[in-house]
Amino acid sequence: MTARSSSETARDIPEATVARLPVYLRALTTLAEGGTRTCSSEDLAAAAGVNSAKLRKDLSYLGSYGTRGVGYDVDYLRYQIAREIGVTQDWPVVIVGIGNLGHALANYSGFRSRGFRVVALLDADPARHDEVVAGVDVRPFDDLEQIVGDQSVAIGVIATPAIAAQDVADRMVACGITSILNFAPAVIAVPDGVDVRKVDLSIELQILAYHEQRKAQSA
Amino acid sequence: MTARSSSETARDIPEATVARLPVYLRALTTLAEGGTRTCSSEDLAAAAGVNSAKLRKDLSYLGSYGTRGVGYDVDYLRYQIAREIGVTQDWPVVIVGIGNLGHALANYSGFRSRGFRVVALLDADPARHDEVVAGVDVRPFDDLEQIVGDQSVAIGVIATPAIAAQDVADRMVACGITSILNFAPAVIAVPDGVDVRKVDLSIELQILAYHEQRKAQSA
DNA sequence: AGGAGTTTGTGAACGCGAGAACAAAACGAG
DNA sequence: CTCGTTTTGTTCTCGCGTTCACAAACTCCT
Repeated sequence: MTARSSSETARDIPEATVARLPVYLRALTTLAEGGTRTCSSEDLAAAAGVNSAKLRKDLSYLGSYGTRGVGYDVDYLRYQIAREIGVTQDWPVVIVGIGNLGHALANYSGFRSRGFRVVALLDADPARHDEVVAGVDVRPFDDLEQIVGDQSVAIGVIATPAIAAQDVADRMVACGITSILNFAPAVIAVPDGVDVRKVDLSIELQILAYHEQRKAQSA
Repeated sequence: MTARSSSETARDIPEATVARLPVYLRALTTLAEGGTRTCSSEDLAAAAGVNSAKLRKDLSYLGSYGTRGVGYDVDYLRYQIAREIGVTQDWPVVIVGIGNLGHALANYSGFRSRGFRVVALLDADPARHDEVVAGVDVRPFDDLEQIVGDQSVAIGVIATPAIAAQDVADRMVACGITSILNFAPAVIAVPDGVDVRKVDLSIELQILAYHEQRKAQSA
């Protein structure tokens, strides 16, 4: 999109690698909590559930943070990956749609521990506006613009029914949100420059069902 | 794995295509509900958010279900995809771990409408055993073997804390479950022949954060 | 019946990602 | 200091997935 500056960290990390870095980060955290100070690529690969050659190649995109003949310093590598992903900084997040899933997301401890701070819970249904979920009170959806503006929110989470998803996305984009995590079972259209990631619970089950059916057929 | 019989539907559909079929299925359902009887690959591709050439190639793995110069019959194609995925049949599912996320999953309407029937909710915490969620009562985790055996359950969902995930997976595999959907933020090891799919809410956010950080740097 | 206009299905080219294999570098023993 | 051992970082090859482009096939109009 933008012309990349020549001197600075201009390496563009492959998408497939970016998707695995958080897995490595979690594996390193687990190792660190277990008291491990140093680990080989083989160890870390096992903890992350990947091939060790792939792990080393992935890490090589970030730089040379290992020591040949020794391995990787767990804490050092952990910091480097966290910095590369961006989870060393604070990311304010708004969640729209406080149904069952919205509740679960608001209460999910894995967000806060990785730098994501839920600054607002929004819902269009006035019946929910007196609720307090995970220490944050639910507010009207129309407060979106004000909250996003005041707190410089860049990331929005959609946990509404499918029918509302596109409207919510449009409003989010209009007030400056540039990354959207969409849990609604609907395809949403956004302009260039806005990233959307989609998580669909039933799609994952359907993929399993396909393979399950194949197993049954070949038996 | 198994030697494939020569005459019968021996086509093996690429993994990437399998992952998109549920998306097409949902797009077709939306079109059908809107009254559309026939659609071109261009229409369907737009509704599904993919390239039309990719859509046509994906569908070609299933067979020739379109008519040149005309397009696809929505209901017919919908049935063919549903049959190929396996969602025309009934899939009993057990959910283990009835915390916030387990509640959300148990109440998720998108499962039942696609042939997935939640036959049991299990939790190790006795304090939850008097609860009834989405019309199903929560039972002790130790009932797993009996329920899976009685109802021929092939698919299990793990929504426990990370620390419990591997144990739950082991027990599931031991009593005959061959497909696992894992929401716990942990890598689980299973023997060959068992499929695992992983959904990690915080990983998706971290991927967004990475790209968000890049946008900020290049500005 | 024939031709113009559409739209599917697929062959071919291309680019990315996975994995094997190896060279470079660090450490330790003697 | 030198050699053997260990482990990283990287090169190379292969296969999969995506996309383009076009021939085949169907409809409709005259």
